[in-house]
Amino acid sequence: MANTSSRTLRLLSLLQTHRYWPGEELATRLGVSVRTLRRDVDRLRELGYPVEANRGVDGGYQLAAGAALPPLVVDDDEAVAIAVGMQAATQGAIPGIEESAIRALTKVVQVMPPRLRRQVDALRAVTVPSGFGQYAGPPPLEPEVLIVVAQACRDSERIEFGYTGHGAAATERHVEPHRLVPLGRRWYLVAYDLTRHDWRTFRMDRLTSPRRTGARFAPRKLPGEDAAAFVRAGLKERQAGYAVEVVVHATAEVVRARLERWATIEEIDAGSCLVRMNTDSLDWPAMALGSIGAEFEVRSPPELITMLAEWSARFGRAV
Amino acid sequence: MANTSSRTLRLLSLLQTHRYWPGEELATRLGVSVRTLRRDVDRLRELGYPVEANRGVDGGYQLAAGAALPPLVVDDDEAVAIAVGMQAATQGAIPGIEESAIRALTKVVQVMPPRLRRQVDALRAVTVPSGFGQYAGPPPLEPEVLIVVAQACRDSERIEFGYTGHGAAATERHVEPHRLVPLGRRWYLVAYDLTRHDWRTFRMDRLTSPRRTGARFAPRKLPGEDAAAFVRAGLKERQAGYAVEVVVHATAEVVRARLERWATIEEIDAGSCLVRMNTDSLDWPAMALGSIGAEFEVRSPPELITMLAEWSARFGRAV
DNA sequence: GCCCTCCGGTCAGTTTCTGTCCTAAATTTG
DNA sequence: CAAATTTAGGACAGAAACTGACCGGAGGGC
Repeated sequence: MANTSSRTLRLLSLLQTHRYWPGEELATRLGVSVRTLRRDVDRLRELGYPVEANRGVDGGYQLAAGAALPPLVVDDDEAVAIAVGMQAATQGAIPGIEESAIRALTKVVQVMPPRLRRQVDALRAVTVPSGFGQYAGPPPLEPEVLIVVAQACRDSERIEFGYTGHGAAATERHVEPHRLVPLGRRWYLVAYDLTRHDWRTFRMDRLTSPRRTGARFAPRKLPGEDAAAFVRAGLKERQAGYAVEVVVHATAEVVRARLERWATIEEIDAGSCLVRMNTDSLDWPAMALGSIGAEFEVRSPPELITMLAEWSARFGRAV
Repeated sequence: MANTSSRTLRLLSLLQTHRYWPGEELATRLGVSVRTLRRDVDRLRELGYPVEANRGVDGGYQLAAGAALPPLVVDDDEAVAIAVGMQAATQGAIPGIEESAIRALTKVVQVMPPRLRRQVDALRAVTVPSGFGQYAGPPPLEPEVLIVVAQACRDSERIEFGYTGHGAAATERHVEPHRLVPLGRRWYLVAYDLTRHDWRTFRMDRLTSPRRTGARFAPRKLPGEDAAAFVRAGLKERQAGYAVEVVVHATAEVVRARLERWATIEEIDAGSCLVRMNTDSLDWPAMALGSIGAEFEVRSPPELITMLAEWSARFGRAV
């Protein structure tokens, strides 16, 4: 405990939790002389962490932004927040960061004491998943499943799991996991199937109770170039999804203010514009159209027309 | 660079990025003998980080979950993911973790190199905010504002900002920030106003361009017990919000499957149930009711009835 | 039973660390 | 402008540690 490296770590932690510290206080907290504290600060600086110092009255030390990221010293609550947030992110709440999020998530979860994992589980139960419309979109994925598989990928460890293929019966698989690929709003696992002796793509939401076997393997080379390309190539079933096209009788400006983030909007004339969006679920285009508060006509898909007619009738009966 | 503590940190980092390492490889990477590596591992264990070791063929070291959280060694992408995720979390995407999220966020942002901050900003632009219906709910809050104020709270640093009170003119404030309180779906700042010489509560979404003055202060004691209580007491304007109550003619089971997470469902009889939810925006109850696909009657609020009638008419004309 | 890997003791030489001086430099305050 | 405060950093000596080399042991997998 009286170690130098431990102290350096504690110093880093102090600098992260409270930005500004006078030298004397830091020295007292760490139980060393001020001179040694200065040396510790020097050490941190040599390691690339930019500790800034102010002289004079009310001087002190603070950690600035540097070229490299220092290790994050987080407390329990913060770790839970990160874990829960990263779980949400892997579910597509924030497009584009799914992969980084799953890596961060495995790191946090790996070192998390059990009591914190329980907190995370408890919080997950009350969490609003990603966007709305999610529940009608892809089936929600157990974060637990994702984490186990991600860890196995990272550590080159064989896993077994149950898999229910497209309309097929449930089978038991034994594979060497290679990469996890987020595509569209789904996760896919690229793995070498040890029973079929070939590379396969598995949809993560069809995969149940993965178990780590503890057996490690030397990673094979994937035949294609890229795991993502491999998944795309193997995707026979096209993304279902709907391409929605609607003419809204309102100025493009008004429509943009509401839908800019979720749809592309083209102005037709001063009083109307064309709204396009791609979506798995028709529920939220309906909601979007309702909430704009303007007249509109649906160009496609026909399913949306049917659905709106049905909603209209039902809403009419309800009020 | 050849330091012991630096090496210990690097070892910790290695153990976090790739779970399983043979001792020899670790030793080579760290540039020390195997014996010294073993001593380093011992050091980590003494610091409370449980490094497990496997003997025999294919043996190696791995980091397990322990009692304490080790410093998280994250790479650039992961840091960006954490920052973006925590920003979303502070906006109420995941109820209950706002405060921890803002603390984690300030920690990450504080040490983040500028190039990564730019990435975070770029990602924020394309981010779908928290839940849908958000855009009709509370005005979105600039994460930048939240971060600046949170840092100032943490570091006991005076700030200045513009504030547009409830129906009042814009004023310039100079305060000693005390605490940030998430309440409902909004953030409030409890601070000592240096012009008015009294404690005040500020709604964060009405606060513009906060500037850190660099002047630190000795924290005063808040008169009441709790910052959260102080905010609640000062809240004259009640949360607008709607309490939605709807009878749905479907089995409770079916409705639960769809709405369990966002609403409370009470069974009335075998064929109908009562759905309650609280929301700022009526759009998404409408969408939820539409997507269930069952008949229903609205009990309250009257605004929902009006809105549904209007939607019904408009949908009818559209198809 | 054999091989591979981690485990930990001992020892000597070297390095580093620490506290106590000291002076210098920067910055705020009066 | 001077005083006070606070970081910066050199010198030094003693204590503490770290390191590599060597060793026999122990546990796991084939």
